Amino acid sequence: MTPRSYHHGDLRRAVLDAAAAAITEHGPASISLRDLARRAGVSHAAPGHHFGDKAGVLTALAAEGYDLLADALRAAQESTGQLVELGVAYVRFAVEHRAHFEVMFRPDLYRADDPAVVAARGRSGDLLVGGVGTVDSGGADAEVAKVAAWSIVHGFATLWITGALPAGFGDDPEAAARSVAGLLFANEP
Amino acid sequence: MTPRSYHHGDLRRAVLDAAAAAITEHGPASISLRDLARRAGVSHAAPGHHFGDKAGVLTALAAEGYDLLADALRAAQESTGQLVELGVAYVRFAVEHRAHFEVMFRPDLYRADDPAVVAARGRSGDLLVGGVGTVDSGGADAEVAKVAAWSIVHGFATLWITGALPAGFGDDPEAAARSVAGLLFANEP
DNA sequence: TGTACATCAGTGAACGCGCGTTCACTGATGTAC
DNA sequence: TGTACATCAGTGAACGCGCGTTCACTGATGTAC
Repeated sequence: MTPRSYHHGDLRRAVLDAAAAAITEHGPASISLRDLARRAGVSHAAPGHHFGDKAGVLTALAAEGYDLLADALRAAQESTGQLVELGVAYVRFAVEHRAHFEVMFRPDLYRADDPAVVAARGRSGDLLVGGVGTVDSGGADAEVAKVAAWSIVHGFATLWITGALPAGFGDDPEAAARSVAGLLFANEP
Repeated sequence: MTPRSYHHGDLRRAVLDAAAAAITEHGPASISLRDLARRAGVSHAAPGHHFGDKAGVLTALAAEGYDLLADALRAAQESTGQLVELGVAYVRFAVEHRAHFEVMFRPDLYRADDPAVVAARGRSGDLLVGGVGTVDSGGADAEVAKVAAWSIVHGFATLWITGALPAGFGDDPEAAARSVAGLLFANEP
């Protein structure tokens, strides 16, 4: 990317990166196209050229987030196959891609029925549910077991990200998530 | 409250109610004092008279939320004493007071070190942790057990509120929460 | 290899809007005597 | 019981700001011949 050429090179990518940075700082609801343009070093009307409006940026970010999550879950499944590690991968994704994660679960801020979003969300959902589906939950409803597993890792990730957990809980989210998720999945391989 | 008198009667209460309604509709990040004034049927500068700025409104709402949560947890503890019901009460609070719940866990939007917030958060935290603390977690670290319990109910509440759960999961959040939390607390009285 | 031209990406001025904040004001309430 | 006055709650006009959107434009790129 040669600096200061008239054509940016990859403004779409730059705007998405700027959006992730802005969301990490101020949350997903208060971003503005003009601010993203400023961060990308481009005139204020340029982002609108690629995304149309704010919801367009957040829609692209949500789709990218579900793709990244699906990749992370697949990698965890293929490398260890352990249910706990699938949960740890979920938490790691939330912490490392906090901006994407926050957008994904605020469907009022983007077009949740966008085809790219729907496809990527389906991919990650199948991987999450597929992992839990292989488990014998001791007679409990399989659907309940899936939601319980999702709830505990999602709740832990959310509490960690918002800084709500007790101060003495350490600074390694993956290790902490492994302990916490281990309590629910204790009787699993 | 006599309508259209010069003095409102309880504008502070009216603004907080308006804020809860606005947040339920549009989320906590995009409320404006002028909109709250409009909803309360009062001139646009009036809310500033009581709360100073937007963060003042959200700070009051967060304090009120932690108070309501503490009341709900105490009632559950006193009526049944079962850990699962403490979790169900947490979920019920989140669903019934969705606006308060959303604000409470966005500490970047309000003054989290406000004395009223700190006191109320302490009260509800003690009740939550106290309930879990009475439980024998089968040799697991007690701190981990507490966070696991908090995570599963917090995660379930969040997923329910954002509409992320599978469509076939029913429409009774309390019953669903009872099943889900029961899976973690299965071996408890 | 060179020229002409179409297409595309980004610019910058302009507009109207809702916002927060300030400030002199006015109507209502309560208290002293 | 009545009057005077201080205090408080809410008003409405004014301001400057950042925003999204529009639009005629210009610089860069690619393609036809």
